[in-house]
Amino acid sequence: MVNGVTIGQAAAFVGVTVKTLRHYHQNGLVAEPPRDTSGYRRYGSAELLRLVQVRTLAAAGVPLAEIGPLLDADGDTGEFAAALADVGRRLTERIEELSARRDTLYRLAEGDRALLPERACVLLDRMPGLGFGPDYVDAQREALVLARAMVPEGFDGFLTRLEHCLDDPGYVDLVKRGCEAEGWEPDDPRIEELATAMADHYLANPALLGDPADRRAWRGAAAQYRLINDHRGDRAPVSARLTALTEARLRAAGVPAPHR
Amino acid sequence: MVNGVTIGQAAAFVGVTVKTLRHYHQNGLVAEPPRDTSGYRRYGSAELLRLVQVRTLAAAGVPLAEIGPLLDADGDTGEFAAALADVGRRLTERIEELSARRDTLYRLAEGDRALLPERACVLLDRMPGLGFGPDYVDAQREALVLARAMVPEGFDGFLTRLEHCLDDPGYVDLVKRGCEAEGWEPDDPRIEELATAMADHYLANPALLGDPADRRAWRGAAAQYRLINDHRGDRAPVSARLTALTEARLRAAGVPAPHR
DNA sequence: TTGCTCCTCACGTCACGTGAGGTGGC
DNA sequence: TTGCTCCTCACGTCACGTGAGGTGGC
Repeated sequence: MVNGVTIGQAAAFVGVTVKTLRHYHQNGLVAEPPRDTSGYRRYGSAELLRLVQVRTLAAAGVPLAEIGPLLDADGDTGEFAAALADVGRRLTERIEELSARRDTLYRLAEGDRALLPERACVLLDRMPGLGFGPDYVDAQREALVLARAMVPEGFDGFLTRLEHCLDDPGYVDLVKRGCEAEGWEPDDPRIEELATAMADHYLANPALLGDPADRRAWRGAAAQYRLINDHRGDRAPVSARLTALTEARLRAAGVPAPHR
Repeated sequence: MVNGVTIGQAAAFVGVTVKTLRHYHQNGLVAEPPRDTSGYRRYGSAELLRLVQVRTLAAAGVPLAEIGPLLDADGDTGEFAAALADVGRRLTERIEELSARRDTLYRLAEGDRALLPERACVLLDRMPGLGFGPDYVDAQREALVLARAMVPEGFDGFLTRLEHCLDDPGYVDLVKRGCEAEGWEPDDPRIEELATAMADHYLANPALLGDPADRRAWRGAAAQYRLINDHRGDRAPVSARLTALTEARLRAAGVPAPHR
């Protein structure tokens, strides 16, 4: 006897709750349909069409406040189609972003691997095999994470430099001696000796200093660079001194190293 | 001199706003990091790890209130992995749902085709070629939309029946005569004649009545069925009478048709 | 009659955003 | 010094959800 479906059927039809439909009526996004003798809303196909349109756009992430104007520009077919295409593009973006999120989600199970790109994880994985202790590897991991947070654009260059370093057995030996140095007295003469050896090695193998362009990027962020290298300074004052001496020797040789 | 990155760098690192991070601190989801001498928060890699975990889960759609307990169950690796897998599943579902939404989005440009599945649109598209007028096709479209909203489970059977009907030239002719009948006087004797012819045709071609199982589904929704068939009753009382007469003849022949 | 759906109105919630009013760092 | 980032506190917002208190339909 009455024309149309109830609010519950309409809600199920478009896949939302009854409350959601009433919300759409309240803010005027969907006009109130006619009522039956009991005061119940009765939705015909015209109302259902509007609901499907609204729901499709809302589910695509369009704010409710924009949906009304967008649908009312329906007559202006060109504008409407363009708006639809735009919504579709943003939806595709969101889908791709969610897919990326799903990938990192599964990396969460592997602890802090989610913090760094695979390329950096591979580097850290190589270190124990080269004879670096767990403490050193942990410190490097922390430095990598902070470096990425502070200078994202410089991070790839940072990794490239590190890869060159690990590929150079002579350099690896020097760094490991630097680790041992943490146990030495601060005025041990071997510290200056080691610093000289490291500076010489850098000068003989400039690739270890990184790409000049990357160095320039890092120079703009000298404070951050210092921060990272001094990060364990409180735990190992000898390391800090060793780094300072090495950089002084590099500057003396004309290589622009960050001032400290 | 100070350990760690600022809130702005941390926010950029995990891809959110500064306000979002402060929000996470406020509700205790992420512990407050140490402050520097200026009272600024300083994030180390441990805090960044927590932020990445929280953000990945939040972006995957996990409510903030559930993220804390979930991450704290990290030690219990089995439970944690299971929870992660569950989140991953729901994320996959959401991605698939968004893809489906994108498909209907593009159908919005084609008007009310978004209201019905392709199979129903194909049916409606065939009707003008069979000689049905635009008014009749519009009424059928409305009936299909309402039927789908009211009895979703019965809709496929409804379409199957309609397909059989359109494939039967004799039936199509009878229905078209029924359309013409709308112009007749309500007591025109040809109405009874036509009703008899339709009932005979149904009895000779039971497939036109639809699958018995579907008919049973529809019988549970007799009121809705009546509603749809009477839908244009106010505009075409002759059609309503024709339908009533035809169904009375079917019942007389032992075919269970809905009572009206 | 019982349970289900519908009605309105007011307030709650979730995940932030906005804005005021102020300090610190290059 | 200027502009940028940081701080707290309070209130706003978006898209609904919850719950009270009540009526209608099979």
